[in-house]
Amino acid sequence: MTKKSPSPEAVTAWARLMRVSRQLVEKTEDALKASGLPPLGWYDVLHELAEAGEGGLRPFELIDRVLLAQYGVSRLLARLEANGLVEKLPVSDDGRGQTVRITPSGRDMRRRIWAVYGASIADQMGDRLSAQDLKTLASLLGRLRDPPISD
Amino acid sequence: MTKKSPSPEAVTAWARLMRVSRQLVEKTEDALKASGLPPLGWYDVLHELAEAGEGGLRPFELIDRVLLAQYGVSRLLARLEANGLVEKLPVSDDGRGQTVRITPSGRDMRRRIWAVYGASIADQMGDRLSAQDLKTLASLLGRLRDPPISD
DNA sequence: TCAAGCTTGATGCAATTGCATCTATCCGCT
DNA sequence: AGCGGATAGATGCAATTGCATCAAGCTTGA
Repeated sequence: MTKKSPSPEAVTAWARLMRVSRQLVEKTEDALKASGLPPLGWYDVLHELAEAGEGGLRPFELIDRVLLAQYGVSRLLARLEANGLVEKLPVSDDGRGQTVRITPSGRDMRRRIWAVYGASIADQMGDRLSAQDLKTLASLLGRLRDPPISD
Repeated sequence: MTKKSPSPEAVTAWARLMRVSRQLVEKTEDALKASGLPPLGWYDVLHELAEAGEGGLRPFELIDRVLLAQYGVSRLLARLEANGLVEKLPVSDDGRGQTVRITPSGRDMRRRIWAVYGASIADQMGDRLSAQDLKTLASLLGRLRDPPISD
């Protein structure tokens, strides 16, 4: 069983992807810290819960959406709850489960994070690539996703 | 002072970039773990040191190359040294510093990691995009880098 | 019905990361 | 020479993450 070797083009693209994504995240996290706001992971969850509306979400539904391990979700939700940003409700038809819902304070926090996060995205992506290039980039990345997105 | 808002195209591209990069890393880390190999970060350092040759590198030179904080480099090098993959040499003209050099065992480990890492890159990038698309992707990502790379 | 196995979510413990600070050395200046 | 500040690297402590496992509730099939 012989191992595959990547093409030089694949290696270059990979290296850039790794470096760029880490740089973008780091700058954004720095901006959040500088504003006294919580890390990006909090935003992801608050965003999903805000989109989900009053019905909320089950923790296991968050696992794939925010790409965290089960214990990661469990602990992140505990932190959010401790900060009053989400609330956990028992769910009637499954005694094991719970439904997690964003609170008004959580919505507010989401907005405040977005003010910084959105600006960071604009700075780091919007200002550097044209709308057309951004679409091309998104499309190429979509084909790397699992499952791939063709647009 | 009004905060900038990102364009929808920028947000989509950002979201894809975040998700894809995390997915790719996670799959690769899983593959390494499955082979009983150390994490990606070890490869990065071993790779830089291998490229640097016999002269080795100073720890502070690794900071920018592998995008780790100073204490991150310090501790990662300690782990690598504890595993006999690198060696630290005092440097003559600066009593504070040290030179870090990869050992034969380190080179070997690098090769073994690459067997898995390279296959993962081939699987996840090479097999999904054409050489032309990979070049386009690398070029677009290069413009997001700091400092940007125009090719 | 009820045991075996699966799913949901939490948690003890170890490893890693982040932050702040420390030590040691070096450099520039007076 | 010697003081003040900068630089190289390490480290104590707290927070986070990863791994393994647990408890509780559900579901299936004999």
